[in-house]
Formats: sequence, structure tokens, C-alpha cells
Amino acid sequence: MTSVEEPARPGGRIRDAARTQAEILDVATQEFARAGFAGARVDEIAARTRTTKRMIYYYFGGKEQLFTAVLERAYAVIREAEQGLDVEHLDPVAAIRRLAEVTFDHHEQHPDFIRLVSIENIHEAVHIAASEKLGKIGSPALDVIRRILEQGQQSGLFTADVDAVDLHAMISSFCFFRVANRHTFGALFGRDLIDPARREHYRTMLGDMVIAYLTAERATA
Amino acid sequence: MTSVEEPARPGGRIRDAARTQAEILDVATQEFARAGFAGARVDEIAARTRTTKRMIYYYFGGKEQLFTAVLERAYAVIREAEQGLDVEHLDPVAAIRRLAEVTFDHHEQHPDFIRLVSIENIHEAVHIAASEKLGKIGSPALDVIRRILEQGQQSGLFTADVDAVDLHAMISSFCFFRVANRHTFGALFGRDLIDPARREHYRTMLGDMVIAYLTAERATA
DNA sequence: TAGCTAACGTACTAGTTCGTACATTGTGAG
DNA sequence: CTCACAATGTACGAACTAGTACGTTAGCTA
Repeated sequence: MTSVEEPARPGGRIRDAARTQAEILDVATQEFARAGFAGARVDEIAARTRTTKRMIYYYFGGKEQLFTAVLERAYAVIREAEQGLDVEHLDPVAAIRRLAEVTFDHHEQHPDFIRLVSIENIHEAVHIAASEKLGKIGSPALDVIRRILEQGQQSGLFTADVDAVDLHAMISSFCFFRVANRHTFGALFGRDLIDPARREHYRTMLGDMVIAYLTAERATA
Repeated sequence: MTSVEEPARPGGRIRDAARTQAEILDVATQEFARAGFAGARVDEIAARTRTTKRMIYYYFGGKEQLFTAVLERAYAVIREAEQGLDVEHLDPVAAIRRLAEVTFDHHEQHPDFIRLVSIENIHEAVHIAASEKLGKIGSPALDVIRRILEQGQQSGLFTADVDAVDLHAMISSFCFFRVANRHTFGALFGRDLIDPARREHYRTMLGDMVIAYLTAERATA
């Protein structure tokens, strides 16, 4: 989260377009994640900024476009994390496990991102569809998965014939659910999925699950 | 979904408290699922009912309580489906696979339920916490899982030392993600997780994954 | 059949919320 | 130094929205 924290120059306005925009995005991210799109209040966002509501409309055009901008920046962060993925030197099993751990860690560390994605799904991804930036950016993680999978399958280590997108879905679903559904799951089953005491347990469980799936003897269909 | 469809008696009001309440709940379920809690409009719910907004407040008290009532009924439906689970006669592997399939099918058939749960998580499960009905109802599925797991572990078939709650989370996460994140996933990766053509593929994948995890040789820690 | 009450409808209000018209000031270019 | 425009602030309004005050009717019961 690129947060902006310079103290206001005492007396007189500050004129810094980039800073103002970044600050609006920071606060808007929190507010949308807190209350959903409809529940978020433009006035509330403005109030928690060092600028005014006028600026939100000046820079972003409206509530809808602001939400889109928030989404775009949130996705940029995860793409960046995936860019830094360096697992090509590992053997396929270790590489997949490492990849799963990176996803696990990122989701855990960015609950606001998870909430934004949940919210965007309630709105059937209209903002992503409308965004040029988000439209056709394939995840860098996908390319990595593709290469590891190929290696593992050629060497005969991986028996499953999944493709990269499906494996990505499998890993994401576990990591996403753990964060997104934390509250209802906790309320209904009395178990906090985010409890630090169980963190390693779930992190290992995810890796075990994925590797077990990839390396299991498949019924000769 | 208990839907109400009797034609209105022509001329003159009908007086049927149960029917009115059920109809309000039906419409409210759709409206909340469509737009989230804050996005849902009480007036819109009333308009699509054969009764008026006054009745919503008469029977439910307010928007918040109406949402709670909607949640309560939605959870009652899934509990009912789980009650009908009859897998005790199967061997552990088949039983787990069957259980996963039932979850898979139910989630797919009740997208509104999934959306409501997503929405409730955005609100940090306050309505579940406030509800007496939803507070301490353990899922019937959990008991079933517990028994199957015990069987499988005693017979040495299952090597993993998961407990029922974690296995439930594992199965749910895949099924939930597939429905809940359908839109963003489709928009970003160009793959519709709900495409009927891939339904069997994912249904099998889930079973394979869970069984592989449960039966894999674990590293002797 | 009179009367009582649960069930229902109409019309309204107080407060909110997104968005904008208009006025103002900082600052870099020339 | 000044001038043009980007950046900013103030004040307001139109539309919406949850919730309610008050009046009406159906249908059971005594």
C-alpha cells in the first residue's frame, strides 16, 4: 500500500497533484473495502483526506471511476509481487510449493485487496470489464506456473494433467477463502482461519494438498 | 428457494401473513444478492412484492433485521441439504468424494446464497453474530466428515491428520471460489469457471485433490 | 351480526448523498 | 514580473432512501 504521509506545509494550500491523487486512492481503498461500493461514502473519503470532495471529482470523475482506479492500483500491487517470483532454479515440487506460499502470504497480508475483489464480484466485474488497464493483463504468475508445470509433467513427476489456469484457481481458492470468508466461517464453526497459531498449519496444508494432487497416481482412465 | 406463486385473488386484498412474509423474503434475497446490503433498496423490494414497504417494517422491523432473516433462511436451506447426506454406507474414499460433490453441486445451484455469504463477510458477519438461530448451529456436514475421517484414519487409508473443520474448509474453498469469484476470474484470465462444458472437469478435480491429499504418503516428520 | 384485532395501504418526512456551479490561489513559463 | 492555467476550496441542490404516522379492511369469534 503506497501510503502518503508528509505533514502539511503549515498555512496555505499545498499543490501536489500526484500526492493528492495518491492520498485519495489510499483512503478510498480503505473506505470501499470497509463498506462495499454502495456503502462507501464519497464525503467520508474526502473527510479523511487532506483535500476536498471536489478533488475526487476533479481527478477521477465520479464514485464509479474512483472505484475502478482503486481496483487498478490494487491489482498492480499483486502483479508486482508476482513479478518478483524467482523459482525457476528450484525443482518443480519445491517451485510449486514456493509459489503457493507466495500466494498464501500475499493474500494474508492484503485483506483489503481480498475485500475489493469480493465486492467487484458482487458487481459482476463490471469495473474490470470497463477498465482498459485491467482488461487483458495476464497474471505473471500464470507464466511461471506454466513453465513449472511443463517441467514437472515432462519429467514424469507430475501425473495430473491440469493446466496453469486451473492450478492457479486451486491455489487461489484456498488462500482467498481463508481471508475472505474468515468472518462467517469463524462465526459458524468457531475457528479463526487467520489465527497466527494456525498459520503454519494452513500454509503447509496448502502445499501438501497441491503437491499431493499433482503427484498422485491417477486411475488409468 | 421457497418461492411463492399463487395468483392474487382478483379484487380485494388477500390476508395471509405467512405468504406475505415468504414473498418478502424471496424478493429480499434476490435484491440483497444483487446489490449488497447497502446497495439493496427497501423500496425496490417492496415494489416487487404484492405488498408494501409498510409490511417489511411490520414483519421484520428494518432493513438490517430483514437481511438477517434472509441469511437465516438461506443457511437453513444448506443445512437441510446436508441433513439428507447419506454416505455412511460407502467406503471412506467414496464417501469423501460424494461429500465433496454434494458441496460442489449445492454451491453451483445456489449462487445467491454464495453472494449473500460474501456480502455478510464484507460486514464481518455481524448479522450472524446477532442472530440467535445462526449463532451455534454446527453444520451437519461436519459430523459426517468427522465420522468418515475417523474411519479412514483408523483403517490407515487416510494418512493426513486433518480434522473435520479443516477438511470442510478445503472443500468449501474450492466450491465457493468457483462461484463467488467467477466474474473477476473470468475477466482476468478469460476462463468461465461455471461453463457447463468444464463442470465435470472441476467436479472431478475437486475429488481428486481431496483424496490425493488425504491418502498421500506424508514425509515422516 | 357486532366487534375486535391482525393485516394491510397511503402519504409523508427527516436526513442523507452524489454531484456541481462558482470562486480562489499557487506556480512555472516566458 | 506577469500571466495563464492547473489545482484547490466553498457552498449548495436535486434526488434519493430508510423509516413512520395515520387511516382502512378482512375475517374470526362471541
